[in-house]
Amino acid sequence: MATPNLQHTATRQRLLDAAGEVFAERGFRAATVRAICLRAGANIAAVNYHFHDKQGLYTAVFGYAHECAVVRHPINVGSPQVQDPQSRLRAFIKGFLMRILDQGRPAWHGKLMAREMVEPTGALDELVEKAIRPQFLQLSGIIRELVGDLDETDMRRASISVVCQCLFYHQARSVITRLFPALLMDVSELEALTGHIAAFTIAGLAAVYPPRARGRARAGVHR
Amino acid sequence: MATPNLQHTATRQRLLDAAGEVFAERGFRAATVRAICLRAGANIAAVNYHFHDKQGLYTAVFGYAHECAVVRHPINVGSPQVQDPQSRLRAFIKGFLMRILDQGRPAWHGKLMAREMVEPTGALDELVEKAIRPQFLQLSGIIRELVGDLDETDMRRASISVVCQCLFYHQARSVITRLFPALLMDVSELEALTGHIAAFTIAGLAAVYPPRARGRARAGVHR
Amino acid sequence: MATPNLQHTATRQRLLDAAGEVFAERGFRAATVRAICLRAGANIAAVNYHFHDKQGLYTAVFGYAHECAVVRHPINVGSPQVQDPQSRLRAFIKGFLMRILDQGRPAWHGKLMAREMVEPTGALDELVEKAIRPQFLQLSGIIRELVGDLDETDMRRASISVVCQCLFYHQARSVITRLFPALLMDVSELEALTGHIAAFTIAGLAAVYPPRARGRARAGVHR
Amino acid sequence: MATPNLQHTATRQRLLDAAGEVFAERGFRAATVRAICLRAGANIAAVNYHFHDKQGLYTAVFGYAHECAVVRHPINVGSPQVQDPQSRLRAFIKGFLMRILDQGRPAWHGKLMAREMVEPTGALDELVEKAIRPQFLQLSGIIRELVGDLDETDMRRASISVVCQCLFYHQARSVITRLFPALLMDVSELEALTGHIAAFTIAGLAAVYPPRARGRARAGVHR
DNA sequence: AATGAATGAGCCTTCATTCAT
DNA sequence: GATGAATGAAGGCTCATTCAT
Repeated sequence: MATPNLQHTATRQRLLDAAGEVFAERGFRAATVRAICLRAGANIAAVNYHFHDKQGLYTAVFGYAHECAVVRHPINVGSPQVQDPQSRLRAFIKGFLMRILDQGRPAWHGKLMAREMVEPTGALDELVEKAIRPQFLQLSGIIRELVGDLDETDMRRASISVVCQCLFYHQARSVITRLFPALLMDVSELEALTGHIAAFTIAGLAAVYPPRARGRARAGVHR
Repeated sequence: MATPNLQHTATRQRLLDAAGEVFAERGFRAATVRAICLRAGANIAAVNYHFHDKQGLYTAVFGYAHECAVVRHPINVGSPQVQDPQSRLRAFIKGFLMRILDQGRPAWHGKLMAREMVEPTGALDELVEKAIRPQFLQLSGIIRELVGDLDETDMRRASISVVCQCLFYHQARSVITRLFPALLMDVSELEALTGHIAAFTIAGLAAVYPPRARGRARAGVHR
Repeated sequence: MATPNLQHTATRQRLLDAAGEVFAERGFRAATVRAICLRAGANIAAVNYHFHDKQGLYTAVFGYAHECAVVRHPINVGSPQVQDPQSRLRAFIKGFLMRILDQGRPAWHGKLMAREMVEPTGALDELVEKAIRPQFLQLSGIIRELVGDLDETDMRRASISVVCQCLFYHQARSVITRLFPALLMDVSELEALTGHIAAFTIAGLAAVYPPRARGRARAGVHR
Repeated sequence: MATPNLQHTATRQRLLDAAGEVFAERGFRAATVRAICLRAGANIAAVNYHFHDKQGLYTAVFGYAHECAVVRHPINVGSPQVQDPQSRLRAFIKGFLMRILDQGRPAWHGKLMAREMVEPTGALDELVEKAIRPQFLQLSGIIRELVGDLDETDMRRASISVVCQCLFYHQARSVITRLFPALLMDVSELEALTGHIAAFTIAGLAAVYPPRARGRARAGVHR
């Protein structure tokens, strides 16, 4: 009883891993079911059996990727009670960058999401609600602590100005590599990058949305 | 001799325009030469006749796009002699956004470049040297005026922090649309966006690279 | 030992019922063993286990259908001793129509046979000998009582003229529905239809094979 | 200019002929595009090029078949002014049988229509309006002359009783062949069959719908 | 007795490309 | 210079069937 289940899991899992790689390398359309099955050592019909569809496999890959990312780098930026908003923003940025730049398994997570943003395939809707919106709300909370409440438009712009600095390294990796061949974009870069983005953002936010009162109205919020 | 040449040019031109639209909408792979020829009112074999290849057409489209973009929105941010760096940065950002968000002809320029960044097809190398690096150098000049000289790493980070805020609106358009359904990302948004990004950037740069401290102690980086 | 046998019978039986419905609805080819097993609540491999083959299941379904049909609507048109041939013909027609139009279990009997006639799959040979020829012989007997003995050709033509009027409602149901959208072909129609066919047939037979003329001059045939 | 057109016509025509045969032999689903192209000596993609679809080819085959049938056996049953209704009915039946039983080109016409009736694929709707309803209306006219006006239900039943006797020979050919192996269903049979059906029908109609007045006022048609 | 994972053949369709004109 | 018919490779998917348990 255990063995077939394991076997089931094994083939399914091999398909997920192989599909993640191939989808990330070539994109949804260019990736072929044949190539995925070949890499997974599975039969051509295995995708249909386990995931019904190429699209079904793709969706499953997304779920799997998000699962892994959250498990490895939990979305945890501390609590407002014990940490000042600057530290929490830094924690958010660092977590975000790690989830994106982590070369561990699944290494294709970031590429996959970048692709999906440029060319949505239907898996995006779920991704937005499950993975992106929660992070956006968390970031909104931190920004609110930093500069006070903002209307939707401002909050959107502010959040984007934070997030885009992180994501860009992945989305434009090919250009950056060509523009600065000397640059190694590895984990060692991560710490410095976090500092840069955090400092840049905190100052930018403060400049665009200057806190009215120095005590910042909800002076008691943090700490 | 003049007429056939004109005819030649006409068909060729219609193909370029049609291909630009279709490639921008669907990407290289998903775009079909059939669809392009149909939109161009040309024969199915016209692509092979005029550009030898689908890839050849794609490359030609890129050259044409760059040409058009430069003509319509010349990369002109004023001269250091007559304008302060803040104004010039604002001009750079506005020009950048316009080239990307402009719905005029060729409307597909920005989309095409965004795609190429995520999924390079070989046309990227030329694109980087011809179109991207010049803009990077120009931006570097403005930043240097704002905060003084930086080493390559810092200059790269600073530039990216500027550019990514512009590009992100295109590269993550699908996500933004889903996250904020109410948002209309049209030209009216452009002016406000320019203001936000410019202010955010100027403050961010000033904080991370305080102009007074030539030693480039990064004030904002706590750790 | 009793339980597995019962289980065996139960699954087997559910497969037969489900297969009958699906084969009748979609035909042999278009019916999938997956759909049959799903409807039967059985495993995908159950068909091969119990019937070796899709074809084996199909054959078994035919046997089962014939069995059921005979049990529900026994081919019983009374005896020559106690009923006049007109009544017996009417009984034959009504029975025939009921076997075909009956929506009860197994409702698919008639549909299945109609399909098999148009597209024989190998089960037809047995069907002809077991189910069709007996009915043909019975009908021949009734016709003989009505108009006297006929040679094979005439008997064939006469029988067909009776049977075809019944079967046509099934075989051309799709056309009839399109031609007369208002028509509801349900049980209420059955009684009236029986009357029409019987009257039409009795008069037709009498005209073509006038009982008086033993020489079988066909009165209605002008040439 | 003539040659390519001819070539076009040639391949297209070969496909139509081959498809007619294969569709008639195996039905829409079981027929494979490969088999059709093979028999037509055409490339596998030719179907897509000329007819867009397997379904498109099928529809085209139907149109072609109907065209041929009408050209070879025009629907002409004489005029009420110069011929008595009995003769016209006989002409109708003979024409109907010839269109169905004609072994000339396209020999597959009848099989195709029989199949379509049992298992409609979407081509039936057009077939009904273009080919079947006109014939039904013509037959209705003849019946009206024979027995007076009937309500829709009676007219439907009467028409069916005529038509089914013709069609049955094709729809149940497999059964008839097994039931009467000696029977050769060829053209020689056609004349005799026409006589039988006509006589049978005329008497049947007269019996079921007895004309009250000789002048054919169907005042009393038992309603 | 029965299961469910896995298989491989084959189908329809699409597509960039070529070739004769 | 330009066309449109024709090609062949390949892709996603379905399906009956098998195999280990």
